[in-house]
Amino acid sequence: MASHARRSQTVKVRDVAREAGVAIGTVSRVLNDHPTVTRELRERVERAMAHLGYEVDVTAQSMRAGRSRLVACAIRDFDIPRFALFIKEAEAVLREAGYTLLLASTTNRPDVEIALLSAFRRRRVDGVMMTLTDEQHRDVREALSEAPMPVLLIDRDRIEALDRVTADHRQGARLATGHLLGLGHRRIAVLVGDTKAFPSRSRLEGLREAYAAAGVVPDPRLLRDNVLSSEEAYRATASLMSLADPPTALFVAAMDMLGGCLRALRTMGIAVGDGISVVAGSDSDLAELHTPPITAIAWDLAAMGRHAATMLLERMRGEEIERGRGLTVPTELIIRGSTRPVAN
Amino acid sequence: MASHARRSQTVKVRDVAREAGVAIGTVSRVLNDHPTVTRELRERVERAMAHLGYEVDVTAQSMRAGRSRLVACAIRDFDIPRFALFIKEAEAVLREAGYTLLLASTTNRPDVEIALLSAFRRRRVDGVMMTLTDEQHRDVREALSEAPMPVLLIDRDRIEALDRVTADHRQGARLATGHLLGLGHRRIAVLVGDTKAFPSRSRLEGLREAYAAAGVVPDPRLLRDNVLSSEEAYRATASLMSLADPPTALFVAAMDMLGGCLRALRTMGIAVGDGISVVAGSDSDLAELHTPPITAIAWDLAAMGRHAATMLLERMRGEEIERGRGLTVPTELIIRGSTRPVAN
DNA sequence: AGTTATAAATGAACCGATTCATTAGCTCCA
DNA sequence: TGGAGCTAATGAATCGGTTCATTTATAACT
Repeated sequence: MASHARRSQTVKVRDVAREAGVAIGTVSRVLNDHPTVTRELRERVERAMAHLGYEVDVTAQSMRAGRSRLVACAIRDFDIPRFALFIKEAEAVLREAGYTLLLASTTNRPDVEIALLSAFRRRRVDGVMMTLTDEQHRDVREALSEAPMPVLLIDRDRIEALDRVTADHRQGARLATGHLLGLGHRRIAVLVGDTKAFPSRSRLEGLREAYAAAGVVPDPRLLRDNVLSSEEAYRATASLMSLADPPTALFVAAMDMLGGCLRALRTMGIAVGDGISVVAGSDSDLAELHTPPITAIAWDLAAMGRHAATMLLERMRGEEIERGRGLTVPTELIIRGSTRPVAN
Repeated sequence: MASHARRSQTVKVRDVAREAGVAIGTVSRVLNDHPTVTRELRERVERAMAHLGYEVDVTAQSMRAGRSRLVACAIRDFDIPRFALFIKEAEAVLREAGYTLLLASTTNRPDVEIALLSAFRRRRVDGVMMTLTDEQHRDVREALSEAPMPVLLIDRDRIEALDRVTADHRQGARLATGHLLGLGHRRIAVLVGDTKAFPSRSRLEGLREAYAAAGVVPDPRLLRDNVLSSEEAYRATASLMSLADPPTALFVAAMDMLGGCLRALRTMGIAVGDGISVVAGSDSDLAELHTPPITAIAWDLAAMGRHAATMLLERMRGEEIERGRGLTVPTELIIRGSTRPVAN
């Protein structure tokens, strides 16, 4: 059967060197595209490699060279709609540059984030892109500052001199809130996610700015924060709509809670558009194809992924670039049928 | 600045050994829970490790031990709705067992699949779970048979003696088709994905079985296969609905094409339920919350991910288990408002 | 021709763990 | 008391590459 014998007679640089009649170091230089190797010798070595079916052992390379050609990405959860676009594009850019993507989920727990950073260090990961549950968490910040490899923050606040890519959630929330206020809504319910993290905080800022600009004072009882899952969104929506004086509009200001809200509205027999105006904090097939289609904040997650990977690669190359660069992708409001002028 | 110095004074087994006053080999045995080490010494070594802040270098471990504690997962595309559930659960199981997940997308190209297998080999990846674009592809099959580590197929046909986890797409398609036929539909349009791969083939089988059971002969012009993206689904739907004798039902028999179909129907002003009955090949928020809600085939992707990881772990442990195990998760049909008796 | 400068190739040492043949230390018993 | 039988600890060799000080070959110049 010989099931999974590995050790046995795999071809090594030594064998290639012997076959090509050159020194081991020369084979290595060919592998690494060193300039000081003549074309003739390079070809002879390459022929020997092809002939013997040589495959370089990345582990051994990492061992000596100190770099693993691994880049890690750690986010709260994989199944956030459209976030896959970020990962997909980042992976493509990284693969193009010869790196492999390592994926992990933090499940929104700082201790897991710390453990992951340590695991990445032990693996000699060359670069990390990640979200954080709580930018202020002391131990996480300490772990970040002790990380021997560059770390890029995904949609998080500035920390020390780390690079970051973000979406302009403040702008998005301001547009969305302004739109609802413009339609005459005054009782606007808002669901936001974890306020310990940048996106929710920015959205709240945008919200306040829009209120201030309109000279309207929001009702704090209509704000539900730290809503983290579709299930919690369901419960929050149900409780909001059961208030004696229920909201006329609902702003679902997070990436993955729209389903829960719509389910609650449906259960309660409240019609989107007619009974309540709804804005989604991120666009999706669901928002677009709902009846009526749902007004949503949109931004280019694929571009974010590309930029994140590109910036991280630059940093990993150790180029002389200023530290703590930030890149923000703009957000826009796509107005659809779910938002209408307030009744009467 | 000392930006990312790594080399400098990291703690090694050597240092721990000196600090604890033991041999290097003893430190290694403590690290690996070897039974032949006294409690007293173990504690002394552990104290030294804690004191020095020692972290084992996984690369060096892989170098010598031959295993990397990496498991790779390669699928067509990350942004298939709900597929994230598979990955999420698999990663959780693997992490629990001390493995790290490596992620890559094949973009549905056999040459990429072959390149990935080679990359995994070079990294000494301990196990692989993947889909295949074309189970019959000669070079891919050769690459699979030459893989030195166990490979588990995700939702693919039996190949050699590889383990596999699948969903019972045949059953799902049979239920869906039977349901439509039972409602009186005779002109049922079907969109399936890549027929070179197991899921589409099984769905077509289930389809044929349902037709045969009902004694009905399908119109081959209503079948569109190798529809791979939302955009192609849009075009296929538009073309089908433009036929002189358009279908009365549409079975979207794939994981990620529902959005495209619904977009086409909306553009053409065709009402789901009234104008055409629709069945989705996989369930989603979109299917559930659409108006009307869309009848869908559902199965437990999270369970699939768990099983895949568990089976692969067993195989990696080299346990004496029969080769070529297969696990199939059942599918069910969730009947909703989008499927109605055929008009007149 | 002789000297120097330059370019190309060599191969031993090294990266940081694990492994295993060997040694040290004990216990037990004739 | 001495030897057999064990268990626990030791540390040199090893994994498969890369690196760099050194050697060798070639070109350039006086």
